[in-house]
Amino acid sequence: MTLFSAGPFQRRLLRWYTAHQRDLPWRRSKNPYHIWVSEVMLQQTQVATVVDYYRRFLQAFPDIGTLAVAELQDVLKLWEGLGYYARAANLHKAARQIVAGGKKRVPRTPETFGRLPGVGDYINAAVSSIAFGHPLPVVDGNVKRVLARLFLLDEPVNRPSNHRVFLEKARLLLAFKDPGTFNQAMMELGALVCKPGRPLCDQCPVASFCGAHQAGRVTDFPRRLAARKNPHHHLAVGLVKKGNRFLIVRRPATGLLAGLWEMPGGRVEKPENPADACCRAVLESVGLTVFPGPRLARVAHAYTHFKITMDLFACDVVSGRVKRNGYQAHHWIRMKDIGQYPFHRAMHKAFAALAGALPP
DNA sequence: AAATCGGGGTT
DNA sequence: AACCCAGATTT
Repeated sequence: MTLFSAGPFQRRLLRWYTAHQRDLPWRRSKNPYHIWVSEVMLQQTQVATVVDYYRRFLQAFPDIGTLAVAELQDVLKLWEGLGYYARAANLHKAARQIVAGGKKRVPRTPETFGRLPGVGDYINAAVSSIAFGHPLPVVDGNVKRVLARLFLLDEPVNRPSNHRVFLEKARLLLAFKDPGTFNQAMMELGALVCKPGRPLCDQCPVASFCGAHQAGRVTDFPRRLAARKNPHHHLAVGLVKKGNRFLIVRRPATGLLAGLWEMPGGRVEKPENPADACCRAVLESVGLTVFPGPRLARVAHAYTHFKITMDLFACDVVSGRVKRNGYQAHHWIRMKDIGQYPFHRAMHKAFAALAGALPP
């Protein structure tokens, strides 16, 4: 391939970015903490999804000190529905580490910032370049796609060992004068023009530099390894009532949906019927012997690596008192209290089904 | 190096 | 349905 000239590429890209960039709330701020929060929320999450969460989060936690003294429950409540809840826990933990070290601001050097929980190579490069001007290239999903097309890179983008290939190309292109703006321009190009399905090459400011475009092979890139099929799981959970209250439990601090609340339950094992599975799972997880009532709801939900069907059964307590196994906490609450707790999406679907089945 | 970790939008 | 998204951490 001919020698790639970074200067003209950068000028074309940056001129396009100046004219076409979206007006996003975090681009109106120079506060490093704001930039940081936005980058964490934007991890594997589209811009349109993040905007409202970003505003609400910064209204509640306007600075690192405020976040550090907050309860994790309250941080998770503001993260509710956004997914990848370890991001919230790590951000919260990082804020506490900064305050515990006698500071109240984002570390200005990549070496220090990069040691905080939840700060990997991408977020370190993004915050360090955008907020502090450090010349570190960012490589996210958008940038990988742009680079694969620009340089006809055959390496599958979803193979971890190929990451360094993309990082080296990004480093070659990086504009040292204003690396933060350049990095954002590369990502914006991927999001608005160099899109996965139908790239808008006729609107692309750097099409004349693009190997895939010149070769008429834009849709051949990026290459990717085939994903394997997702398994399906059947879950059964109980609406366990005591008077006018029902039981909710808080999931463990690590793993799937860490720290979120739900109704107790578990997997439906092979020969089992869902109602029996519900009773068994309630007994195993909270120590209550319950008798199954009617099925109140059936919810379908998809996670990244599996799908679930979740059945919700009314349950009457026969005997026992709560003895938790695995869960962090339990509360007996009324339906009007559910807004006080962070629940995962499948649980919200169940609540919605209940509201529809039992109109007021 | 692969698996895990959400949820929603797009095609 | 499969793919994709301003990835990080654990195994």
